[in-house]
Amino acid sequence: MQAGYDKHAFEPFAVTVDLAMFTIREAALHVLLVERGQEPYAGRWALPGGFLRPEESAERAARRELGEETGLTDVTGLHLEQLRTYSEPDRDPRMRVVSVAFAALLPDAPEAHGGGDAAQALWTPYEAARDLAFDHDRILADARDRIGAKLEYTGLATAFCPPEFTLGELQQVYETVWGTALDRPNFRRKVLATPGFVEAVPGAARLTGGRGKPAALYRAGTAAALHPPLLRPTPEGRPA
Amino acid sequence: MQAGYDKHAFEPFAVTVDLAMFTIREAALHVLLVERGQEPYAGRWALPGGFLRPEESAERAARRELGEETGLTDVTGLHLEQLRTYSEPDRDPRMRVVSVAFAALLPDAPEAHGGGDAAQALWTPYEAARDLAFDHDRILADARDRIGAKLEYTGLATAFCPPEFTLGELQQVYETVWGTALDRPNFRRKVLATPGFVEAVPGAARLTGGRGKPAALYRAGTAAALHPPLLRPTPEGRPA
DNA sequence: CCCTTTAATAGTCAGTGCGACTATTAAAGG
DNA sequence: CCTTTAATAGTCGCACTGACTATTAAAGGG
Repeated sequence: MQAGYDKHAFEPFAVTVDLAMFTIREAALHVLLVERGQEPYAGRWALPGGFLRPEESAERAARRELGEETGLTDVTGLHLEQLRTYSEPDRDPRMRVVSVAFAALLPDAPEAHGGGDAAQALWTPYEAARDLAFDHDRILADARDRIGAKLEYTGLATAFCPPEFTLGELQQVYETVWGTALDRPNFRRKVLATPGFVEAVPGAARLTGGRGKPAALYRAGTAAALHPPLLRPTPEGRPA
Repeated sequence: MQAGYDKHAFEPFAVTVDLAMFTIREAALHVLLVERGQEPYAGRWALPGGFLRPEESAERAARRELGEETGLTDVTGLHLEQLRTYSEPDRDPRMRVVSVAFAALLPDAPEAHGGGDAAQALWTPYEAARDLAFDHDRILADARDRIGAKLEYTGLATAFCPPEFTLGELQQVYETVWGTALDRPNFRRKVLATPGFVEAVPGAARLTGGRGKPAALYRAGTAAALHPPLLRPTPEGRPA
């Protein structure tokens, strides 16, 4: 609370933001990692992030970092959400650092570049992102869990897609994040029956990527929440 | 990130925790508020909270505050979850304060007392908790939204109930938080059909609170998530 | 050009979860 | 003993979903 801090001494803390930036490449979930140049954890990979500046909120700092690390000039449309805050006293060996973690979703993966102060930045398959610096393994796992869960009851999956996309691409997002195959006709029926999830691009625009029948294009809808939700198939052993 | 803070200057921040503590009293959702004694916002009501101490995490600080404000000697079993972090630069007129907000759920409401440094603490009906100090209106609204949403897909409702409870009491929790009436037989069918939500107390124990047929007692189950979820009736205009 | 391959789209069918009800049981209270 | 109150049991039909099969529209190779 604020009530009472007139009476107590309080410790100053360093406050940072850490970003788990996801994209889908070649049907695999990728995360942007940076290689640390200094101790501690020099040479280890870590999530990108940085200090909060005196006059910016954590959200603003996160979006600033998002632009710096991806090299994109316009990051206003990208999905960015606060995850939670990590404040264990020993999470940084040198000093007391409280970190506000964010998850960001990118449609396509602009090739990484060592923007900012990182030695290098690299899009890494999620499975290969292990043994990160600090508590970033934990943050990354939490971020992935959150994204996977939000696919069920929000239209978040469209944040992985370009402005216009096919239902096959959207399904690919679900299959990649959840790690399960989905029945195509059923997925299509469900998505189209959920109001506000996607809207058809009126011009009979079609995308030609490969061989088969060209697919219709859709845009992200306006609904924030999906009703009914698109539940993933039996997350546990039960028949559900 | 941590990568790079060797290169940049960084500002120290004050870090606090704020708690939205909920309980259900007389079929109404109540929040614990404290009255501020000092400026700013002297005399205004606020969420309880306090500064992070040098060697504690936000979670530990929140649980400590939970005990101090409620006066309970044992708060280990209570549901406490991190909500999100509020870091707008102007949220405190005097200095830069970053606050990690938590939501806590209590079974019954032990009468409030002015524990700690607050002038007084009072269980207040949610609807009457308006015009709070700082950005606490926003934090409180966010907390309520989160709790309402989590009732759908987790067994969180049992955190409002005593160790043994009737299905009527559990239904009361849903009806109070969601503000909608539920069909009793259907609620019963749904709860009992959801594995791990509740388990019957083996002894044919029955609770007699009033007139009608005595109700069987249940305990909270072990399942973290409900499959399938217990969706609230048409949160929007659609027939769902 | 035709025929195969590939992928999108359309349609079918049965099981089930759920909303809306009605009926029964077991207590309290006059 | 009869009424009231609340828990519990059971019924019915619709809507949603999983598992399939069928059709359409392109690319590519012979």
